[in-house]
Amino acid sequence: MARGKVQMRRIENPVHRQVTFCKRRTGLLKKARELSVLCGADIGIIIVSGQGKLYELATNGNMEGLIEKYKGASGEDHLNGGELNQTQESEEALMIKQEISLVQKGLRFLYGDKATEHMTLEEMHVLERNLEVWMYKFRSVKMKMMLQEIQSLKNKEGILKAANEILQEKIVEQNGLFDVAQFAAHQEGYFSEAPAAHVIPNYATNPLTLDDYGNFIFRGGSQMGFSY
Amino acid sequence: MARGKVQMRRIENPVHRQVTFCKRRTGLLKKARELSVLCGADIGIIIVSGQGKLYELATNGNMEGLIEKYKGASGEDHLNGGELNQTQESEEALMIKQEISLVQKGLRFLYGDKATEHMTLEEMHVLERNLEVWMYKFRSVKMKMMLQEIQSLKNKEGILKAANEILQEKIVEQNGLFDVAQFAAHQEGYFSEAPAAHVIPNYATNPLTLDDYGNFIFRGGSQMGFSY
DNA sequence: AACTATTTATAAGA
DNA sequence: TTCTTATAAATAGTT
Repeated sequence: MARGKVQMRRIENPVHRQVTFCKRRTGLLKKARELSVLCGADIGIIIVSGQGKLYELATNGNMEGLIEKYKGASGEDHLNGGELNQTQESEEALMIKQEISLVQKGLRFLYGDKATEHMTLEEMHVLERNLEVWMYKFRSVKMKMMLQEIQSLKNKEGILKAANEILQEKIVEQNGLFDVAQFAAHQEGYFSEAPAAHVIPNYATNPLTLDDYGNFIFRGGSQMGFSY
Repeated sequence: MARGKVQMRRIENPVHRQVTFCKRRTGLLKKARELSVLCGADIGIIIVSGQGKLYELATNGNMEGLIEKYKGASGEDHLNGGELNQTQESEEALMIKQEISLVQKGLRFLYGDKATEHMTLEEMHVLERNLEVWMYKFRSVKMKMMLQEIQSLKNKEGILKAANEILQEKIVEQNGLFDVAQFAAHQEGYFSEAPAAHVIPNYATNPLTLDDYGNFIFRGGSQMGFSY
């Protein structure tokens, strides 16, 4: 598309054809990546050159998944609207689960032992995108609403009563859940406004009573001043 | 590419995004057809829009054949089953992992089946703080550094050749982590771009299989344009 | 959907 | 392949 129009027919000169193939293949994949990023689409491309060489792109890093989705959608077509819907929903939940998994893997990789923890390049590509998406998600109105709902639910009578009953069952689990504070504390250097540190009590040895709930004092509630 | 450069990040305005999706999708498919004709290549494209709608192109009219060719060629090169050490994760990675677990539990509780999923009051308190910390964290320099480190590592030779088998071993541990999707689905009202309604499967009674992961599709990343 | 001002992609040449 | 550059195409913002 330059230095002259090109006729839309097979390029006879093999050298020209090869050069054009290389250039346009690059351009096509670039366009696909752009479309994916700009519009949040999943795109898979398979190119088989005239010589039988294979090139591919899967913007989500998973061509197999795309193919499965394609086959599922094209195979069932009009048979069952309801069930197809269910399948897609399941896939979306899976997708996000996978995002979380990859982020976790990334965390292990970055903050764990890089010598024994490995990530493929493609995983890093996907993780990179995931991190961006997550950053986005967690700045969003969604997150704010979630926070508000949690704060609201905390005050509901049923929750207060249920909490105590359930507490015992959760003790083991709870013991593994704590110390975001510690993390935050370690991050102070990066922040001008670090959240206050918290020490989560060990409820395995000191179960809460209902009265404890009444005495609970929430000490943070810092407003973060998000802009939407 | 006209009337102003476009930033390579997800288009926030849903109307703009939809219009761009339509235009660029058309353009992409045109480019693919041209490449195919000019250079005698076989090209298959699968596009899944953000709303889950499927678009496809198979220049030879036979997507199935192309997929078979792809699978035949790509299936050969992964036979390695490396033994990997159980990494002792750093405290920090563990903490973040725990945070994620609790947030996920919160999501299940808030947007899943409240009758079967329970949270103690204390868990809610912790979750509340976690959410705040997360919101804070994900806007932070820390996250930016993480992103930068990943971007940097991606380019290093050792990383380029890094192993990819760890994912499989991690899957079991990932089976308990899911359902941000559920949350997102229920938040539609807050967005101008409402995803379709979802029914989230119950993974407690229907645990995910390894194959499920193969169906994973990550939809769309975006540069968020953070300001610090 | 059209219309264009601009940005991109790229054909040809080196 | 890669670079350069003139030009064709694609397309973002607007109507």
